[in-house]
Amino acid sequence: MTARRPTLKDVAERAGVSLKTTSRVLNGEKSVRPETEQRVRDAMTELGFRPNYFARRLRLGADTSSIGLVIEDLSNPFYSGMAHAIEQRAHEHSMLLIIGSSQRQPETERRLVASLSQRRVSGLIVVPAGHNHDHLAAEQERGLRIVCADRPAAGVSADAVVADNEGGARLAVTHLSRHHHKRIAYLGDDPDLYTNQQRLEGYRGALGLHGAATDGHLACLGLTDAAAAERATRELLAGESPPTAIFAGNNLLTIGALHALRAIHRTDVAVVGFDDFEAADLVVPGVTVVRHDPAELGRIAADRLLARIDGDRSAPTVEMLPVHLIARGSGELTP
Amino acid sequence: MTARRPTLKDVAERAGVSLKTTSRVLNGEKSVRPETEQRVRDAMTELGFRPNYFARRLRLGADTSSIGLVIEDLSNPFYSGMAHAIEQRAHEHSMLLIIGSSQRQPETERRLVASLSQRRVSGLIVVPAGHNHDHLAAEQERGLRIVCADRPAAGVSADAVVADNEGGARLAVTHLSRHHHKRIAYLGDDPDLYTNQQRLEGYRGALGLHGAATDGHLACLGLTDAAAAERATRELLAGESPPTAIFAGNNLLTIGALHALRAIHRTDVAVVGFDDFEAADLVVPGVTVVRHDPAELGRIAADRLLARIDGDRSAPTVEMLPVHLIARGSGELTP
DNA sequence: CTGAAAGCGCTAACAT
DNA sequence: ATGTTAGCGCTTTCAG
Repeated sequence: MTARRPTLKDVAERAGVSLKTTSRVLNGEKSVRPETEQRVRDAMTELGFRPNYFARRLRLGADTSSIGLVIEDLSNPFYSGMAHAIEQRAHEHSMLLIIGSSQRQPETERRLVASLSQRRVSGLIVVPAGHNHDHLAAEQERGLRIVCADRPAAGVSADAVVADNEGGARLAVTHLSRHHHKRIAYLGDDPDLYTNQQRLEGYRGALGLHGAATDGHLACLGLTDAAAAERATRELLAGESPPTAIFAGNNLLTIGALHALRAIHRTDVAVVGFDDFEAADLVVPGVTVVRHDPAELGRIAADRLLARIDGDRSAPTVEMLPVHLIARGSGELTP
Repeated sequence: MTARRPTLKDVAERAGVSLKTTSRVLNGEKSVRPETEQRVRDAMTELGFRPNYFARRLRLGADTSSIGLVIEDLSNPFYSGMAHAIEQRAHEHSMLLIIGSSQRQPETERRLVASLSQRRVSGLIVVPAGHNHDHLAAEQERGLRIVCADRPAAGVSADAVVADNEGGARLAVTHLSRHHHKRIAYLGDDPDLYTNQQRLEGYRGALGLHGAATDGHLACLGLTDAAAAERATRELLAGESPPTAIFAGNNLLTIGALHALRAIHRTDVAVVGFDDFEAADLVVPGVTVVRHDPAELGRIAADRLLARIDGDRSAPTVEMLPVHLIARGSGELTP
């Protein structure tokens, strides 16, 4: 019933030639008489032959011509946009993409990276989770090519592609200042993560620059999802000396803040969000954001990795991508 | 410089035991004296040994314990949501997920499926593109386990998980009728695709049921992106006997339609969209949608596939998931 | 142009 | 509890 998959040997026998000749046809080597080649090809199709990927790889000692990607969460549009761009680049190089979401769990990341390494991916793009990246360094030691995306991995000497987080945050706060806001709140995700550190610094730096209020309670940190941002926003606005403007540190937090404002019918609070999101221009007023292109980030990370795979041995670089402020209305409200 | 990766044999020599004993330790077989085992483990870590995945697979003749996923476009939140759910299920079963976007190109799909099959994925979840699915049937013949998601593949006897597209469309149109609309336009994607066929049928069926206008020009088909939907919407509203309500056939088209309405300052046109989308409730008025859960669809497809991989040989089934109408305002506007 | 033999790194039989 | 041998399916010398 379960007929064994045909092997090269089966094909050879059927075509009445040697194993090696069959292998030559399979690999498109020139030195085969057209007539013989045809016989072999016929035998292949008749048998429905598919080369055994593992045997070939074992023999070649090569890698999988696939690249691994470890992100935080594939369902977050930021990461899926990045993943899609990487996938497209990979396909252009006849490589497949294996994706894993770490859900920001260092242990999950570790497991994923180990699995990918074991499967001999040609290289790995990773958005490092957690603080300790020793396992990445160890994999690198063993020969795995690694490129960090969105944030660098502290203590690991690898290429990295990041956005100008600090500059973007400064841009946002400066924009709000120009619209006469003095009390600008910040909604921030886990402050231990590089991206958020940078954004927080940009926020604080710009506050000082523009003489805006620097009350500690205006900066709400450790908000890991939209619901947390929604709660924080409500509390900020219900508290004493509330902000007149909010700078939200990422796409999820922006949406959470907007939900809160909607719920308590506040249309007078200015909002600028980090990360653009779908339908941001359909909200009323349009949501002003600091935009950076996740696809661009993915493309550049992929290109770095592919260059490494192609043998580039130059020193690792950290590339910083520019961000832009897109004014749509919500950030131009005045106090 | 480039020291060869250590093999099991190297480990064996270093530990002063035989190859087989080392293999036993590697595979956690019981019959090894703890003391020996420790020596072997030490040797492994000292050498930084990693088992050769290909050699093992070749020997075992097993598959990759990874599953393949071919969708239309990973950057579309609908598909990335689905992909994320599948990924989570896969991880629970210690499997990795290899993702490819067909970009709705049959040829790209074909190539992706072939690559995945060649890599011996344990199974494949595919959103079939195009009309001819012979290659899927052929792969199935060769032993590849296939589950179709979002749409079935005509002519292929495989499990499929789909949403109740027709019912959802009826729901939308009925909802609009109840709010006294008689001229309800439809924005549809490629009508040759199963999903869109079903939605179009639901639309037409419901129009008849409620005695609404069935002018041919109210149904705009073949809109493949938001920009096309935007143009179509403008034309519809600028034309003679324009619609008072619009039913948009998917998330992208809904956004396109909303852009058009925003651009021409029409706040009186009712809109219901198929597929929910992020921030749909932040638009003013909130966007009424027919919602179905892409994550649920992914989960169920993954479960079907995992069951097949675990040996389930029962007849293929087509599972239809329910959809729900979420009223948020845009669909409750009256003419 | 074609073929025979060796071996990639591992595991399954079959010893011991 | 441990070792020896064979072989997974392919590519690569090296000979014809």
